[in-house]
Amino acid sequence: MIRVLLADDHTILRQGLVSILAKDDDCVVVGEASNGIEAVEKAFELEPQIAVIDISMPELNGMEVVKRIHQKLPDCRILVLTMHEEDEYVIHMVRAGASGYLLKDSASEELIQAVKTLASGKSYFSQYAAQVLANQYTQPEKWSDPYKNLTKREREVFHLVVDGKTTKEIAKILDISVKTAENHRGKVLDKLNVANSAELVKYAAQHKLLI
Amino acid sequence: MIRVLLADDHTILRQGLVSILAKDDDCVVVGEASNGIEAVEKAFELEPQIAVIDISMPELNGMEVVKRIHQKLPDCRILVLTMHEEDEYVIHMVRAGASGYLLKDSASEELIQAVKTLASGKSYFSQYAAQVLANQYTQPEKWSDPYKNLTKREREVFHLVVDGKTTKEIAKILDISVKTAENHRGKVLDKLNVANSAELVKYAAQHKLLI
DNA sequence: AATTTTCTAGGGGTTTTCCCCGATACCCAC
DNA sequence: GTGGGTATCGGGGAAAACCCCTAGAAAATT
Repeated sequence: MIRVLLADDHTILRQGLVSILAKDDDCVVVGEASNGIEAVEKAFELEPQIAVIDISMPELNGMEVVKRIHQKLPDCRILVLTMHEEDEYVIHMVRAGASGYLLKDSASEELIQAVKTLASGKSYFSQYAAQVLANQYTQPEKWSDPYKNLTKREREVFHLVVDGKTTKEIAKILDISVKTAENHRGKVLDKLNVANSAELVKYAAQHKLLI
Repeated sequence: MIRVLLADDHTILRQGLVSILAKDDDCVVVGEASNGIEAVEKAFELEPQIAVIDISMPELNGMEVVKRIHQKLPDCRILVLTMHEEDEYVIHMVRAGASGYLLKDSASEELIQAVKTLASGKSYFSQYAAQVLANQYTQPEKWSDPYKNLTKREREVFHLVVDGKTTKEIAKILDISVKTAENHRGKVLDKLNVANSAELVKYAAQHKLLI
């Protein structure tokens, strides 16, 4: 049985979802939530396999909900339900940790299929969302603005840090003092507006600057 | 005018493609190739904006062709044409440098649309290919070996570290002591066989555990 | 019920990171 | 030339990360 949590502030729609999932023998709705905070709390409490999250909810918006659930329950697969067909939403939701993206005007069979697909470990995206993500895949912002502002030396250091090198190693490779390498990295962190090396690597990955 | 190079070993199909593109006022087929090597050579010689490459060609297979063209002519956008609906192909082709993926049974309008979309700087994927890539985007090899060996708590810490959080922040979020958080992170580094947090993030990115 | 694993937390150390500071060198405009 | 901006190079010092260890409580397995 697939344990599902439903979060949507529109009671009627939520009840509709419940009845759709209830008809399926493999799914069971273990909880419902009518706002963002409730969604997060119920998720932590019930630890469902699948969380169906509406994108626009009072108290805490969908993205925050997805982020928090994904962070604390990485094994809980999140299906985003939305009315919006906007590029930004899809990407941000996926970044936040969603594994599926479904439009509210989808057929009820599609919801069940999406839930089952997610439960099986795969992802499920509406046609439109899939298109957006596929584009994203090949359309790297390879020359992100802040990266452009790095000096030549700073870029060298940047790539070495991203490659997992320690300052000592970087200093050796570039034949400069450890202190200087440290300093360069510091400037890179500053220019890219990240707090530490880990975030720097994350930045690189998100901008496809990772080697 | 969009300058297009066509590469396909099936002469009839290739000629069909030529006539389809010829009907469009914005496109012009500047060259044709009937095998992989010829495709690469003509590409280097003609420097087309768009290269339409069949996946299975004699002499040099499609992926090699895509790789070589993309490496030497990064501005040339490559549209892969194929009969295969296989996951592996899509991903590998995109990795090799393709910006579009179209099935041979597509309508002729779709070919023209794909060519124009690529020429405009965007990507174009058939419905199926888009789905595969979208999955790839989130599809966690979450079940990658070393990651699997992490305990629940360690996974939480893992994701927080990957998100750029410091130990102090992690301790606060999980409501545990800094020492405990440190210990967890240490174990994670050890289990995933990386030396520091930066490498951990890199690991996450490479295993698609980071979005 | 017994055993193993996980989660918790601390001691005490070294190394690295990170943020402040100054010095030199270079280029470019005035 | 002379001053201003910037890139590169360093140092000092506090904070954090990292590594070695012990050890009890809770949870999961057997």
